[in-house]
Amino acid sequence: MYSEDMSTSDRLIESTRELLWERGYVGTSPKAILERAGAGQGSMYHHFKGKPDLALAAIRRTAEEMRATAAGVLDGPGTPYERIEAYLRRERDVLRGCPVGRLTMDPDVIASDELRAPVDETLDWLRQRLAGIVEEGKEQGLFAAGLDAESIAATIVATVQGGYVLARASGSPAAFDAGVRGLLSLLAPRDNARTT
Amino acid sequence: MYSEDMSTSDRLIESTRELLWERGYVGTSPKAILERAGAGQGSMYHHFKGKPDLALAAIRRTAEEMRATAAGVLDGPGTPYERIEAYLRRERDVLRGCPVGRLTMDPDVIASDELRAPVDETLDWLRQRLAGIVEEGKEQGLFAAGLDAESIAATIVATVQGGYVLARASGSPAAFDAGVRGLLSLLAPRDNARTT
DNA sequence: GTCTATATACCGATAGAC
DNA sequence: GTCTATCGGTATATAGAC
Repeated sequence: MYSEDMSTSDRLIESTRELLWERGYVGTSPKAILERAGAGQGSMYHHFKGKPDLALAAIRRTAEEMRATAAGVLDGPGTPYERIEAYLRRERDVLRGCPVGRLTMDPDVIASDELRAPVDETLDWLRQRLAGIVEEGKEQGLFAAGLDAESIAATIVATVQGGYVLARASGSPAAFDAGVRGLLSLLAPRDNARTT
Repeated sequence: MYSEDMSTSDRLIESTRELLWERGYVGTSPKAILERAGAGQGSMYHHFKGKPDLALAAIRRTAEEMRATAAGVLDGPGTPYERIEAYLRRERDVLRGCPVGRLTMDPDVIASDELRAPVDETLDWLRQRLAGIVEEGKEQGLFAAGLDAESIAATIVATVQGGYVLARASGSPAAFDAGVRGLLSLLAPRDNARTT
């Protein structure tokens, strides 16, 4: 199921990541994790203190991965608008939703400061990174000077997270794409943009 | 716990609605429902075929309520922009999230066409209603003629749904408010608006 | 490190008394 | 209509052999 050279601990973390994405924390049982990882009870409780501890390791790894993926696009070439567009339009498995954002709907995750922390930090980092890019765009005259960069950044991230909700509700990625299109049309650079 | 003149069936539905909002479908057990409703096992299985059947009744009622609430604001007075603003800024218990949207993160709800239907229909109705208002705004010259009403509507709903995600991640409504502010600043009527 | 066996509680549902 | 009793199965964790 996983590559041969993967440690039992890694296999446990990977199968937990998958299940957290598919079914959330509440919907994921140790038994299901063990079956997917091809491990026994003993292994899990040897490497981890219990379900919350293993989930924390899985969430941290997923958060780190999401950050790296987003950074890859946001740090890329192009104007601020183009980088935001690249982020919004990057290939996604829309119907699976966001592996980080979906955790906010999990009561046990929200109830635990430790489990919630990586989720919060990741989305917060993303907002700040986007705010910086919007700020750049304002300086270049691409975006109206009156816009508040942090608010726009929140709108961008919210549109993505909410787009997943709409897509999953309808069973089709179309609504996600529509939300992104709408946002991009609102963000489209002013005609008075300075040509950098 | 509930008003005296509420039938057992209604008490079951109401406690299920609360629990679905707080903990989702997967995280809600018949036992918890019965305790909150002050009823026994027998009552639940007398009035409903089982957990999915009771959940369906609860979801339908919640969806209907959400629709009525949204309609109350969207059908209100004011320009298209003002009605959209009223919808976005209406009082919400932000940290509780959307009782309809949160269900899209529930694997068992998404796996069941019957349970998903009310969720889909409600969010779809909301998008169409908002698209109509945006269209009105375009006709009045409030919004740029080049905007696609359906896309903008998707962006509006996504911003709200995603705003809940950001708020719950950070444990504060601030991010929700920021997302709404950002969207409203992008939607703000053009100067060339026809004064109706 | 990994396994199986075991433990206590809860899951979702059914049976049948009242 | 509502109750309690009971069911087979699972959730999460521990014990202890290997």
